[in-house]
Amino acid sequence: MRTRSGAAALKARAAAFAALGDATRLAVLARLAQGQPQSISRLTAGTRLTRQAVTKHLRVLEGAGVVRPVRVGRESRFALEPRPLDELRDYLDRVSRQWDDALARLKALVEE
Amino acid sequence: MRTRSGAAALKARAAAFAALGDATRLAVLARLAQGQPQSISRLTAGTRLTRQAVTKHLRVLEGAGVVRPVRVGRESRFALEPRPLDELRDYLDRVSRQWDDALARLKALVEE
DNA sequence: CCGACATGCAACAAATTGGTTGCGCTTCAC
DNA sequence: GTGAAGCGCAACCAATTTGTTGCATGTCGG
Repeated sequence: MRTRSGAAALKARAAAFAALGDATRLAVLARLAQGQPQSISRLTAGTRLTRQAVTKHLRVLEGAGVVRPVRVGRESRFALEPRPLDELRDYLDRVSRQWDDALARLKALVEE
Repeated sequence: MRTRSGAAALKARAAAFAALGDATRLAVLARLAQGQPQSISRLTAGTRLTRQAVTKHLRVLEGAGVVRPVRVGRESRFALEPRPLDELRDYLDRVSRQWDDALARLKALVEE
């Protein structure tokens, strides 16, 4: 199987997209993309939310595999995991490309 | 402004991702990527949902600008709108690239 | 004009989401 | 070893999402 385009893969992708479908989580992601893993408290500073709220968001991101926790003493730092993002990017690319190809075929039909 | 990286842009992007964050909507999108705009009834056939449910999903996709309705007689056909998808793809690409660059800088620091 | 098909609109129910507060456990620094 | 910092867990709440059903409206074919 190339990437297993079954219903399971669909649900996984949907979950990944859903994880990105929240402004707070996108903001967290942007901070983590800076390179250094950051603790929950650190990530909470700068938002108007509670630490618990941020924690929940991080769990969602972790569930989608977009982020990975590393325990360091009493704090758990989260690091970005770019693989799933790349997969989503490729998926969007495939959809876009499929659309373009379909249009091109239609055009060819009309012009022939 | 390049792409206006403000809080408004963040919310818009989050909304777009959220629109893709559902298996049913991804399935609909896949069918629309085939090229031909399709009516609601047509899109409903093949799912186990009601026409109303599918309609709601289409409204969500339309709200994100990912899909556009065209009225044809008594039916309204929906066509894929690839622009927002491309925007999301580019965004994911930027995040991934930022991450890679950050890691490269860290590596350079260590090796120097 | 009539019947069937395709939608739209509204009300409702159940599940999920995003957020809070309170409390208890570990870990660090002094 | 004590106090503060950092987390995790659980209960609870309001809002949103996802889906349903019922009914009204517009449109096509004969």
